[in-house]
Amino acid sequence: MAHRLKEQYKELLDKKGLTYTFERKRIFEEIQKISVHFHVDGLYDRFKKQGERISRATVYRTIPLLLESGVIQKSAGNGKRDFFEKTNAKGHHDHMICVKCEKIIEFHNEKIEALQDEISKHHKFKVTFHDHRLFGYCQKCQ
Amino acid sequence: MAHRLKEQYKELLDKKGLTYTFERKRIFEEIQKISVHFHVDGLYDRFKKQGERISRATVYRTIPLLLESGVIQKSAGNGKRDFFEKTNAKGHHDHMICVKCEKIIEFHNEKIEALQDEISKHHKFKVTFHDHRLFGYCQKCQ
DNA sequence: GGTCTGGTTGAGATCTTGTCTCAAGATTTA
DNA sequence: TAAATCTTGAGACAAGATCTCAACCAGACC
Repeated sequence: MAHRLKEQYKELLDKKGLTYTFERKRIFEEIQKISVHFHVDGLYDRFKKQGERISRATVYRTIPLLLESGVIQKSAGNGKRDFFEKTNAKGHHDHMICVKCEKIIEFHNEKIEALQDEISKHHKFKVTFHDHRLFGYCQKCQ
Repeated sequence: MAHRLKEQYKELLDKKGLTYTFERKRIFEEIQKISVHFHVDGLYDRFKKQGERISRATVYRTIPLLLESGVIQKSAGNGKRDFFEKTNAKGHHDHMICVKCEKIIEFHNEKIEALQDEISKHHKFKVTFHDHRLFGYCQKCQ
């Protein structure tokens, strides 16, 4: 699975005339180790903690490539920061975000997805991705 | 309608031991004049253009109060900036956003809202607001 | 009225997130 | 090997939003 994604990633680089450099390889690998969503500076921090000096700029620069090749996808944001996750993580899902403790609960509902399709079709709108977040209070924080 | 909202707003201020000051009044009023969604600096600019000197900080500071009292609600963001709109504008609705021309199409679907309620109830999550955006290409830009 | 207490404001500093610049190093091509 | 092109790191920069702090104002109390 991760292997197929790596191929897609390499292909995209190739198509764009870019090299599969050490840094681009390390960033791909490190993301495979993350099981939940992450933000770019968090990813950068992982390298820093391990004593690897891959610059913040490089990490930021690599994200669009990973997105475009389908290795990662946008995930729940907290409103400020962009979050990402591996596409092979667990399929598409949406999020409930506790505004107090910042806990994130994932959900997925086929009926909603189907209704979205219906609506967009009706407006002749071609959806490429969507963002569906419910903000509020989790059970503990109410 | 706007009147009831003003009462809610005043009540919240009161409950928090805050004063219904000139600035907080003006910000409320100015928002009533805006028929579409807006962002905070845009609101601030309206005052500046009219020669009223209400500071940016005050406008930013007032937004959470308006949100909490239900006078405004979050609206479609473009990813960076937060957008807001009056709650009495035209009822709740969600957005399809064209990533090319930035056109925004509003939609509303009771079934989706109902499913959301069902899901959040199931997770014992208390939703205060939600953000549902479909990104893609509008008819013209496909 | 005068004073005290504490909320409010404006201006600008600061923080955060993300992007850009540019010089230096690496790689590919001729 | 030289020229051209990529890539990187470090830090500058930009945009959006928040925070600080001195000055101001309003109500409570004497």
